[in-house]
Amino acid sequence: MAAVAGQVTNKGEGAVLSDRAYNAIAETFRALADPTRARIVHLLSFGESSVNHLAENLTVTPSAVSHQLRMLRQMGLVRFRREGQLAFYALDDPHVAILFQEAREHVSDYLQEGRKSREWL
Amino acid sequence: MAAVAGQVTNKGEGAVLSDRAYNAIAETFRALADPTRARIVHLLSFGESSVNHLAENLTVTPSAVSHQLRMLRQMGLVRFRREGQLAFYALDDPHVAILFQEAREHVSDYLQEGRKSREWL
DNA sequence: TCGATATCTGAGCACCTGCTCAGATATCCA
DNA sequence: TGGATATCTGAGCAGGTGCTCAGATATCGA
Repeated sequence: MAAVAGQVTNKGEGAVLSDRAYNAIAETFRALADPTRARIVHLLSFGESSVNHLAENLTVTPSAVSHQLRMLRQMGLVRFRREGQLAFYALDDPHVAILFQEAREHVSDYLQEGRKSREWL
Repeated sequence: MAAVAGQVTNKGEGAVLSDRAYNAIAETFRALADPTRARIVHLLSFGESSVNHLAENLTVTPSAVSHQLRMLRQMGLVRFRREGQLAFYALDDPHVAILFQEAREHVSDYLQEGRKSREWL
């Protein structure tokens, strides 16, 4: 405890955001913080896709994909439309694809500094 | 199971990445997927800061901050230098600040669509 | 209507995460 | 050296996450 009890918090040192802002931002990152969801988002960046099509390409059960898609939907990253028996999902926000690409470049740069190999990019 | 057993995986449908690539990308997002770490990264985007200074501004114990900083360090998002008793941390990659800003804009756009208020931005 | 296919959903479980707590380590200064 | 301050670290715990499993729901075609 103790934790330097004085000095409550942010004064005028910049544009400190509210707790709700940081929570929402963290939640956005959390949506992409899982390999399966990252794969889903990357596939959807090429265009909309059905649940089974995603499951096939990801070698994951349709159930698991459906669970993850629900999460992405609740977080506002994807939208879906129904066409007969099929449910087509697509990215709902251009920022999502940008985020993915930016993270991909960060990883590329990071690995390029010689800490690991990068033959997979 | 079953999972549409046929059709192994990615054919030529685009630039599908390797498992290691998706894991690394997801790990990058995971680094920012926590409100405390998001706050830390945002504060560091204004310049380097000591552990206690971060702890004061975040109203979190120095111990918790130190744990999170170690994680961010291991993930290659921050670097640090020691000056006497103090350890100053700073962002180690321009992509990190860009990622944060992009997520902030996504959240802003998302909330602007009327699903929630956004008086905190 | 019936069977086949596609998707969704809740329960349960193994694993992971972030925090606190207690103590270790490191640096400065008297 | 000894005390004060700053930071680090491992153990442990409460809560969260992603998957599987079983079953429900929905749509199409015969």
